[in-house]
Amino acid sequence: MEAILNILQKFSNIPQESLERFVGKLHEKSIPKGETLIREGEVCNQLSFINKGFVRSFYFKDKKDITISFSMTGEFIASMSSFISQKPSYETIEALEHCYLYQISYQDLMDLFEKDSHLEHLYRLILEQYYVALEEHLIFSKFKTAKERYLELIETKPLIIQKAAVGQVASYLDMSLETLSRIRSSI
Amino acid sequence: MEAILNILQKFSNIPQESLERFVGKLHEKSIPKGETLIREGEVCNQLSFINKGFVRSFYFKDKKDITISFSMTGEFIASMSSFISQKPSYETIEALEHCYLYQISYQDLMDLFEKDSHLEHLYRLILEQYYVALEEHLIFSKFKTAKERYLELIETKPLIIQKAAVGQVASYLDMSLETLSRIRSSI
DNA sequence: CTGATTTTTTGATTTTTATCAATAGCCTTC
DNA sequence: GAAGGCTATTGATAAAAATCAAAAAATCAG
Repeated sequence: MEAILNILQKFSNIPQESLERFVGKLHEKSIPKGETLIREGEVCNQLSFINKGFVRSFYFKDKKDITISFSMTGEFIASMSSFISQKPSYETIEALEHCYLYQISYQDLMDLFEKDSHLEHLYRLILEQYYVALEEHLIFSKFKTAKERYLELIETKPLIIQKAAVGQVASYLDMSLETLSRIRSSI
Repeated sequence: MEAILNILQKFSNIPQESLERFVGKLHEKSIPKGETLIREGEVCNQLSFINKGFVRSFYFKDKKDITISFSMTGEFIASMSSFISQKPSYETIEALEHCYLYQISYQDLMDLFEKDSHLEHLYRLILEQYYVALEEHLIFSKFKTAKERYLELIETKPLIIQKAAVGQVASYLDMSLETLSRIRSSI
């Protein structure tokens, strides 16, 4: 529990009491490598904190899977559009290594927000950070060549390259796996 | 003021009193066509509601400008990463037609959130919608050909095509203006 | 350890799209 | 309504990356 408390406290100086209220609703979950946190078509009703592990979010297009994002230790993960709307997810999230999670259900989270506005405040701050990160990812990928995108990923998120398969990284970077393989051998 | 009230009420059944508190902090602003709401390097300290108008957000890369997004009547607009972090913006936002805005300053908004958690709740809901829209935009552009991206834009946001210049749309869709011009003449 | 399966690399070719260049259209503004 | 400045189109060529195909390397199961 310490890791998540440290991270939450970095976002705002929230009262200890509120944090305890939040932690009281968390439950631990362990996902073996290769299994899924959420599958396409299901409603995502858990927000997960990755206490340890590495996951990949992807969707299917013409039988191929296309990586949307990777998330790692210390980050929150959910199929956000499904979690927010409580409608079926179009993305699947799989554990690329064994994951130890803390989860809170959508309903519990909404109940907490009603009772304790400090928690909604904290969530707002976290959401803002995720929004900014997403916007940066979008811009980062615009008008860069395949090689530039790969080099930038090495700089910003080297863990992804270490832990994910070439094909998974390639679709994340919007290129074919052959192209990524050639870029790798050229540098 | 009616338009903004209608839109806010759609997000949550917020007390009338809270809405009035919010509206009390809004000020009107009019931006002539061609002028900017926020310029690269400035800190974005206003959140704007577009009561009527059409704006484009872009950044510069190698002297060319690259469109990040278009926003239209009924939407909120800010250089979000700058507004959230209160650090200099890397994007510029310009009025593509004369704009009538309602604005609230960052400080006023934060003060309201402290006093009235209903407003932070409302903001959270809006932010979630914007997050989902951004995620969809990101996914929408993955692994589609230039033509598919253009056709999808026609389906989802035809106003953009009507109101923006070819070069502005082209960089939004991640292609050269010549390519977009050829696609247009081919359909 | 070994055979089988999956993943990655490498090669040849084609497709897509960018770039460079020139022309045509079209608003302004005088 | 003509001159000048943008904007858009069209054409030729080059570059980037996808696709198709096969070989090599790595991983896994028994």
